[in-house]
Amino acid sequence: MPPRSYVSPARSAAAAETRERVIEAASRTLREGESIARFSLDSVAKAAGVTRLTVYNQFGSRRGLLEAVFDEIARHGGLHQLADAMTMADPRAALDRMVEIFCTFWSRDSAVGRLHDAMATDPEFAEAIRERNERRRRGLTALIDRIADKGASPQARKDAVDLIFALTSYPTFASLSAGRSRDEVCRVVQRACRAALAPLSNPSS
Amino acid sequence: MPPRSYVSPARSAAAAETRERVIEAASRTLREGESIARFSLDSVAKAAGVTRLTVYNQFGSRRGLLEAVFDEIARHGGLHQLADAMTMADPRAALDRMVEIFCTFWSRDSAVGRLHDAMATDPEFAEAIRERNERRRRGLTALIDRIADKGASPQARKDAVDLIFALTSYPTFASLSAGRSRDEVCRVVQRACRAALAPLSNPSS
DNA sequence: TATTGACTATACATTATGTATATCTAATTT
DNA sequence: AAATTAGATATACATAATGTATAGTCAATA
Repeated sequence: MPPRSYVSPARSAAAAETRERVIEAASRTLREGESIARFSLDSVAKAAGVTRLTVYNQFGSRRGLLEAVFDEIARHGGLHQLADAMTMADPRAALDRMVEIFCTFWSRDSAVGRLHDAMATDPEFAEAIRERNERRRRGLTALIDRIADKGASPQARKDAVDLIFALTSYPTFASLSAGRSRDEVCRVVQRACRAALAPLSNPSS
Repeated sequence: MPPRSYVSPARSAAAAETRERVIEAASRTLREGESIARFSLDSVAKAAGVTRLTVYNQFGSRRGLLEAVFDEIARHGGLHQLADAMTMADPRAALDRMVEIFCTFWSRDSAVGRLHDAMATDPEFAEAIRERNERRRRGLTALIDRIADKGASPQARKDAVDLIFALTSYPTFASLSAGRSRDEVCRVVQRACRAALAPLSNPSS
């Protein structure tokens, strides 16, 4: 006799709600905690009012929970505005806008800093975050191709992409954030990114 | 009766030797290991042919060992050349040289990458490494003051210092190292640092 | 009314860091 | 030569974290 199975609206809704509650508790714990070292599934479970095993049941592992938190932050981080930015007529203005969007993203929820810390101890989590960052690199590549002169070498384009990728990364943002507001950091990064475009302009044109 | 104590040349020499052996084993373990998560005092002790307690006896804690490894790498990393670089007549050439020295430093021993990873999980270790990096910022500040025009604002100087500080940091080096040789990374960073000096030049002069 | 899905309770295995105590051995001191 | 001392070892223990296993609870569903 095959086991009869069913989908339960009320059940899955309740499960989704606890899932949200755990993610919320996790990001709160990340925000308030001193370091990622203090981030334990035990504390998260307690903060969410569930058992540690419920966390495993929902996310499979510590890594799964961290990825879910990152995805939640990304969902509410304003990255959807990138689509509009990329279609701007002036690619240099689009780059400025892209920097602005990412500065806002990195500063919106301080839990992202802790998530980047988690990359250090969990290579697979690091890879997952890197994959999510590759979208930034692809957008950047398209933008650079629009900005670069015909004569600009592939190497010069690659250099510009990778340099701006590094400039718009979280570590750079965090480094410049000491003693600066989000907008001030944004302006500094924008200037540096514009300067990184110089080698793409053919002096003969 | 007060306990008589003495210093033993043979003893302290042997202790220093085991200390060196443990540091060597630790940096080797960091280099060869997949991630900092796998770095345990147990494995280091085994690799060094001593007991885990000997490691505690010599370094006090995991953090102490990591700091000792960093200091050992710094001693052999060529940072002493900074003194010569800073006294160069042309401050822009000095900056180029400084970038070169740090690119060499970051690339010399891949254990430095793992040590930076360790900063994520141990705030006090992170602080210790940051203090060691402040020397770079101070040198940079002095250099920028020599390069900047009289009219350059303090804010513009600070921006240049912090931006170049970020550009010469390990995370930037690591990010640009994907698919690039040390020298190639060096050239990219040098260009970016030179570009960061532009706002310091008074256009009226 | 029987079954199923999400969560709970409890227990266990494993791995790390860090501390405590007693012991061993070779280098020094008296 | 004998006592002592510094460094290393052996063994044990406390604590905390991840992850797995097994059985039980309870409301939603068939």
